[in-house]
Amino acid sequence: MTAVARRPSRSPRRPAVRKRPAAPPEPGSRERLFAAAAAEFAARGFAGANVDRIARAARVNKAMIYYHFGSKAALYQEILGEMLHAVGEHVRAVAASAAAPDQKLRQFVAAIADAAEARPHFPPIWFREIAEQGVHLGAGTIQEVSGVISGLVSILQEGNRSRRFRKIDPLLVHTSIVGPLLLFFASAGVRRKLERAGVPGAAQFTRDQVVAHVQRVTLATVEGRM
Amino acid sequence: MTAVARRPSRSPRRPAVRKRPAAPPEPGSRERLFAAAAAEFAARGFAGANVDRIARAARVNKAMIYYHFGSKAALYQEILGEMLHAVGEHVRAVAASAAAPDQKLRQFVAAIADAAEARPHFPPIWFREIAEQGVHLGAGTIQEVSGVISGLVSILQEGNRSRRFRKIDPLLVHTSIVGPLLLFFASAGVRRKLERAGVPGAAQFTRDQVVAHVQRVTLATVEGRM
DNA sequence: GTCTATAAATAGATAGAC
DNA sequence: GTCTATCTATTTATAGAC
Repeated sequence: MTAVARRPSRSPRRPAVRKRPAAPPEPGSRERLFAAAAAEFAARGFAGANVDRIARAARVNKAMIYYHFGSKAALYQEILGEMLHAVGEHVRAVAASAAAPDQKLRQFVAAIADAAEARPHFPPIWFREIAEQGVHLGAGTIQEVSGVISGLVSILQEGNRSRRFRKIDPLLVHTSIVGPLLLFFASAGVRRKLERAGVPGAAQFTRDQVVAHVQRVTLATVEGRM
Repeated sequence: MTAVARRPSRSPRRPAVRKRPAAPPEPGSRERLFAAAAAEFAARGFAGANVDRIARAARVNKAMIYYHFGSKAALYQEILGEMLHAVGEHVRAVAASAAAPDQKLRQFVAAIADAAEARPHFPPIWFREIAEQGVHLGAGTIQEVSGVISGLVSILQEGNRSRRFRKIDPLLVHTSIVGPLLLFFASAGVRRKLERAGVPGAAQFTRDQVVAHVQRVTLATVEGRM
């Protein structure tokens, strides 16, 4: 349980020459396992996930999991690391852009939402990892999380230097952004159940509503309009 | 997997007469199992929880789990139901009080936070249940969740009738309250790790800060001040 | 890289004595 | 109500052929 790879890296022994460099990256057994495992871990958690089911879903022999990843735990950590790395990339791009601080803050919110939408398994997996107190978080993955917060810190500082933002605890801002967004993206299943139980609109509730609201609230908070 | 009990009810065959009615409810094997199981499910999830470990932590024989609760799943559902029922009770009390709508809304936020603090295992268990898409949620438990939202809806309607609150989607308000609160309460472990990894203040960050902030933001939102 | 067969450990549940 | 012993199923992981 040490460092964790950042991306779905290539297989152990990659061929020396790629046949068609521009070919659409038709998923091999490793990529299929990666995708199937993300879905399984999201739906059932680390302990609840079953390697046989992952292999079956990926239409790959179970032994390939051990060939490619070494263990169930290593597979899980690779997925977790890749997800957080992707979020970090988005956020770094936003923080480094030339936009004004208020625009950057809006983009920060959108970046989290985009990452959650592009990787629908990220919100449930991250919720579970939080509940698990981060026991599967290696040093590299923690750094990715820390990087996301650093990005937010630098945006807030920039706004503060130019007198547009008041001084405010970045963790508070972070919690108020990430909490509602993750809850929204992770809760589709429960909201469907609520809708059926008579809570009107629980299932319809859109991503755009939530993102726009979080953006508005965040701006109002940092600009001292409340 | 049908209906679920609301409280840690008494043992199957309760004695016809209570010895000392005012005696402090010294926890019997059932209560100890209930508490130990809540901790275990919070830390490891339903699948990751281990009945042997629960019994050991409760200093009770494992067979007692089956005697009192019937199965691991039933034990889990009883815990989940009790937690959501407690939150519902708090919220109903707030909604039924004589306070003004803005005060009720503040109290709603505080009620969620109080419930999370009184039952530290609730936030992680609920995060996991959300990630699990509510698969363990029986009809009774869904009703409890629905009741919490109904309470919020009635507070918002009351404020709207008296022209103090603007019209706003209650689900949006709910998500913006519950998301940050649960994330805060569930994330103590990860925040400790972040602090050690160089994110200053991640571990210190207090409950009062978060509650006050959520209250301020929520009021500003519904009063149209943003 | 892929597959079969199997080892080895774990864990939920129950029978039955007290 | 409590405890011991055990049954049974599941599941991670690996050896080794192809």
